[in-house]
Amino acid sequence: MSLNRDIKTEMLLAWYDRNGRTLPWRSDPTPYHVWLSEIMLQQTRVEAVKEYYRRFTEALPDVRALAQAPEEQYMKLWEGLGYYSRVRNLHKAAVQIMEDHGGQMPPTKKELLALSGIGDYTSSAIASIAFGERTPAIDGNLLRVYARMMKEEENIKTGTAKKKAEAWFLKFMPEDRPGDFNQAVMDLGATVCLPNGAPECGRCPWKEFCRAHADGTELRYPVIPPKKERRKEEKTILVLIDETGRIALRKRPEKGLLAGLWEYPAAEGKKSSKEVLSAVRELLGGAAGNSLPSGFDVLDLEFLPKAKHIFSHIEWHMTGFAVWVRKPAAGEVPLQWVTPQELSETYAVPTALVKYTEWIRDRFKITE
DNA sequence: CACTCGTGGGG
DNA sequence: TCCCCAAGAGT
Repeated sequence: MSLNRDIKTEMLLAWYDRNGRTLPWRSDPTPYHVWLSEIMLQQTRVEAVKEYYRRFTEALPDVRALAQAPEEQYMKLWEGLGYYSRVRNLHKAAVQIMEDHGGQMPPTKKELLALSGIGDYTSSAIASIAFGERTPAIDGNLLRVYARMMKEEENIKTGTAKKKAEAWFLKFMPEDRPGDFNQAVMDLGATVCLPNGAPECGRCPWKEFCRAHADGTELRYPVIPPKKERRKEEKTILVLIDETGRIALRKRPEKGLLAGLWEYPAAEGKKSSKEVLSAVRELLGGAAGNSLPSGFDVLDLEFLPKAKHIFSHIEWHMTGFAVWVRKPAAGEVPLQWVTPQELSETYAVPTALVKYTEWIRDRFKITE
């Protein structure tokens, strides 16, 4: 027992040994497992991650399998988890590890930082948890705990505030259990030092050292800047169905919102049923006149339910139509015509469109 | 540094 | 219903 340790370190680790959470990725913390879980957990709740983690590790159990996996597979495994660039970078980094590190995760923060999708937080998390490097993993939990402990008045999202938190935690971080220390503070933040006016200070191993708790000002920290407004976008979703019962999908651009995911073709703005015909014409690259592309015909039209989806910074307000068509012509916009079964098994479609995906599933009675 | 990039759960 | 956000990274 290092008598040199700060009392806070001892009390925190003792608390963690009794109260730390049992989590799937903690039972076998290989570098790959730690890496994958840290990426999934970025801006994402533990409960949401669990099932994704189980499926992902089952399908792609190691770095090599991930590096060799086709885009279609890893995107489908990530479907619904959000922030999809995470899985693209995860795959890119797996290839980097195969090529530059002989298939082994590099063991230092410095080397980890060079991999796609691994930033300041994640490099420290992997280095400390999987390799025992003494480096604080500064996430929202550590920042909140730090801000309350020290009554940090600065905007917690600034680089200087993060540097201060890092330096502060480093003083208490033990040589022998750096990974446990990081996870202990994370658990403390996630289960005791809660955001949104609900800290349970009575259960906190650090309450007697906390400056905010000393004068009852826990709720003033951390200091968070005001957030900006979301912009609203009107869209009309078109579920095109051909005479064989296939659905039209198009791939979203490789950059930007929902990059590379599949979606139902859509038109900007709120279209009336009358306007849908020209919208379909435009989507399929028909002439600017009244007629549809040659050989192309709209057989029937049906209203679909309205839907709203809220992203962090955008709101989609959607209306929709099912459009039965005959002999779809190849248009300027490349469309992929897929069966409902293929849609559900192979193509990654964002949750934002779930109302229309469910309509298709119900209409064609797809199970699972 | 400011902005982009998803989703689901809780108050 | 609305607003809070949860183990951030890239540009």
